[in-house]
Amino acid sequence: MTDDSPASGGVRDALASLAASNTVVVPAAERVADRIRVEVAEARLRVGARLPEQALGEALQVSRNTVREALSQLVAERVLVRIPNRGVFVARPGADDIRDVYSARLVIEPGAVRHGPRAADPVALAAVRDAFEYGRRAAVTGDWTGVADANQHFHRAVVALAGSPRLDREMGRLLAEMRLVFQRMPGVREFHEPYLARNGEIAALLADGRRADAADELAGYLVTARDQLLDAYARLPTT
Amino acid sequence: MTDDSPASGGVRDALASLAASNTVVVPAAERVADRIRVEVAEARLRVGARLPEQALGEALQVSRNTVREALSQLVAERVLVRIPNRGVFVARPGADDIRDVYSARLVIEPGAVRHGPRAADPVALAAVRDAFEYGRRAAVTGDWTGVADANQHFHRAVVALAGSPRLDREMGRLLAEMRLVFQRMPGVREFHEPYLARNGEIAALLADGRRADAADELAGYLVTARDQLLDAYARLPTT
DNA sequence: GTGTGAAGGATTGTTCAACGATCCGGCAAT
DNA sequence: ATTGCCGGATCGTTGAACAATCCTTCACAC
Repeated sequence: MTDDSPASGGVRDALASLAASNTVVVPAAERVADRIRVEVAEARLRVGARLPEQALGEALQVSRNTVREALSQLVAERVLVRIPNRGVFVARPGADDIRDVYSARLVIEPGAVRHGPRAADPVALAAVRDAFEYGRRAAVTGDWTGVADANQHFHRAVVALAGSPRLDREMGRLLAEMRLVFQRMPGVREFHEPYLARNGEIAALLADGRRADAADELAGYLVTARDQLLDAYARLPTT
Repeated sequence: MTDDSPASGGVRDALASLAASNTVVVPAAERVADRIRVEVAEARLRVGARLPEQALGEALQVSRNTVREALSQLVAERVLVRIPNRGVFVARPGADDIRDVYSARLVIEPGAVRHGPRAADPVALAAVRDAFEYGRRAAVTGDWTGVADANQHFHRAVVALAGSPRLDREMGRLLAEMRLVFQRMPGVREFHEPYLARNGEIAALLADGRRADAADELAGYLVTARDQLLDAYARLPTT
């Protein structure tokens, strides 16, 4: 410590704050990736759509190399799929992908409930309950998009009980794939509706501290949803 | 179906096989990424080392753009860290990273044991036991690098009980970070040795079908290892 | 009519060269 | 010892170029 002025603590805090906020400029490739991610999430880029590099570069006023970097990143996130010498497309998850995603969720979500250090943290539990309440309100107003969003928030909040940013990111990737699955599904409305009650029950069990019961209920929930999705997928036009 | 020949099944299989094997050429960027990944894993590229784009391009006979794409991918995998306008470096995990990685492992590994559909699959269980046995044999010959490798295989095999390639990949990323942590740790030998016995106990519990007990043992194992690592990290030179 | 095969065009994979922006190190001046 | 300035190196990004590959179209033969 070479600092001995009376206000040294304040100075150090100010310096730390500046050091943390010096990432003012966002790289171009990342901006492009974020933009495409949103377009896919909001279903403006439909499943299976092709993304030509040159057209994207002109549309976003950015070089083809930069576009390429952004696309590679999204391919790594499984949002897009690259077919060599053919281009990149919005991923089209198949039955195998659904099985895999739910296998992962069956490990992560009940695991977060059971072993999460924040599973007793009031603010983390409040986030779970809030997501459920938001979905309930959206349901009564017939806002089925809102119900779907709330459901994603619910599961995100459940994983947040683990208190691990890395796990949060992975869950975000899995939920992004789920959005692609739902794009191909007819009748998202009646799909999400019956799960609202179970979300509420899980939130209640968590509030009561009955973590093992909540984990079991969550696991059963996921198995049911997976099987229903696979069933609906099987009777989809085979394109 | 426009195919009605008697041997249509065989033809379809042959076509599927060909379609699966038509990825003969590996993109240059991916090859570079694989190469760097190995160099880091084998500690030829030490923690904190810098990777200049131009030098890498010349060394690997590849363009700087290609190098850049590979580096971006490795940054996304948290093997490398990019500091804007300064370059990319081999990641230097801190105490926060250790806590986060273990939070994620505490969810994934016991979760895979508890909810994994392959936790009763003989070949998956054999893989767990084999990893333990391999480590035991390495220990008696004093091959501590082999012990460390076997330990990674053990935990990888545990996660494989979930039967999810996506989860396997994520576990691979977490274990890659663990290798970086161990690079900075003195005395990896005596670190891994006491955990061999617990690996054996977990394998035995799994073989007996006592999955809940195995999960609990595994969770305790991870908490102990994490605390020991954090303790050792705290008394490390603060560079 | 169906299948074969040969141009033609479009897109990707990869490279190269260039320029401004930014950061680091050293050196002089205060 | 601190400040200010300069040069060198590297990064971020662009633009253009070329071969390789794929799709489409079309003509042609059976």
